Amino acid sequence: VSATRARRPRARRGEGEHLRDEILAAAEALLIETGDEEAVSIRAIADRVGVTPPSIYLHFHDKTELIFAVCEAQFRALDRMMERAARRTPSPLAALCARGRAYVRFGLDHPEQYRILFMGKPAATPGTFDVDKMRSTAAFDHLVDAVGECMEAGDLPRADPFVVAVELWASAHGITSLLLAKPAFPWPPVARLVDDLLAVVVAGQQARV
Amino acid sequence: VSATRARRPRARRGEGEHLRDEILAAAEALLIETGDEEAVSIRAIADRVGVTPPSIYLHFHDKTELIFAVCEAQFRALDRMMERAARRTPSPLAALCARGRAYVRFGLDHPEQYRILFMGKPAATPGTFDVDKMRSTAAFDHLVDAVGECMEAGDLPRADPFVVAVELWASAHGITSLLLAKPAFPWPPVARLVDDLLAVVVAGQQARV
DNA sequence: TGTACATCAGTGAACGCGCGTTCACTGATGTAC
DNA sequence: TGTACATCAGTGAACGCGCGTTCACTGATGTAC
Repeated sequence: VSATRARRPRARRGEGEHLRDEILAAAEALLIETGDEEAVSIRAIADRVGVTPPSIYLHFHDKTELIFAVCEAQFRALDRMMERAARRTPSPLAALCARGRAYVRFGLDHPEQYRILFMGKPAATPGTFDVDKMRSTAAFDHLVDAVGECMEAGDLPRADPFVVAVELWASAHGITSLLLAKPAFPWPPVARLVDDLLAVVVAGQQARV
Repeated sequence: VSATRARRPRARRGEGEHLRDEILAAAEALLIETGDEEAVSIRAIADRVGVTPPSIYLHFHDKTELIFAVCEAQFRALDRMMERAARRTPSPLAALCARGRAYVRFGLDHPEQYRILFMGKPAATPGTFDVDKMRSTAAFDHLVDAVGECMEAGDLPRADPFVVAVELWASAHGITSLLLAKPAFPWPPVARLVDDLLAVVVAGQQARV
């Protein structure tokens, strides 16, 4: 895969933190280009940056911490895409569907990032990262809020917005992750399928009480 | 993990094929006990069986082929569980829901098996295994049939059963795989959640035309 | 203005590990004569 | 009934690989005096 990269010039005094960002960028680039989480090794990242492996440890305690930093960035990217999609929609319900489509699109456009965010092992997380960060990086909380707005606007029947949000998430995640996991399956046309599934779930919620 | 196992006595002449089954059983046992696909290595399997690593290659061309054999067995197990659940149900619609619940239960009861079947990488498959075997091992085809029966019984509006089956699969897979991938998330009570989601999707389908 | 020195941003070499796989082999076992 | 022999079911040792991580170090750079 990798011929050794050009040696990176040493940072000036006080600018050591620059390397941290370069490491994160290299890790993400490797993930995207190789499409393979396994290819993102300490050595490959270091080589990509133009630096030796031990220098990674000047900025990250171990590999887990590094990968988590990458995930954080991806969670933020996902949230941004969903929020952007939700803007300039005519109604709360339209915003909700726009979020759902944006979520699926994020997964299909960034398959490896999606895999590490949502399809990997529970992850030997540093501390209680998982819940806290995932909720506080907000994509899910924004979804809960969006569901709540639909209920207030009368677009959805009143219920626990948290539970409804989980069900929407499960549906969007289900179709996204199956498409990624089984690309050889004879899927019906994807765009139609996704819209249809989201519509079905929304209709099912509306039919509820 | 593993202290070396007792040496397995050599099979009698003509009974060499016995080892093949023992290898598959050991691989599955390792998967279940360790709960970690990575722990299922050629060496670990051989040790478990009580045999040296090269003897694996008397029965499998390479590791991929072995893992696929394990997957096949799991697909059959999943199909069996769903079909059993579908029997003795009062209506086609009840059978459909029973299948859905059985699917989710299979995933939650056999997390590592579920992971290798539905959450892994598309897999460097030997040949076109993926589509052919997955469909022919029948779990999905049975689902399509079940959807068709619901339509004929008038429990679901007429539509393309294949597409509806895909949507049901996506929903069931969505909740199953999220539960496995994010065990630390503050899920609402699982049994209720699953039933509710399946009911929502069915209601959404019924609300369709 | 010049120089000793602490600090910062890394390097080079090595550690031990487990992995999939190959190769030449061995020794028990059933069969043919 | 006895024995040579082919075959079958494995073994033992090694291959090369890439991995995360540690350790003692170096050399440029800014600062204090």
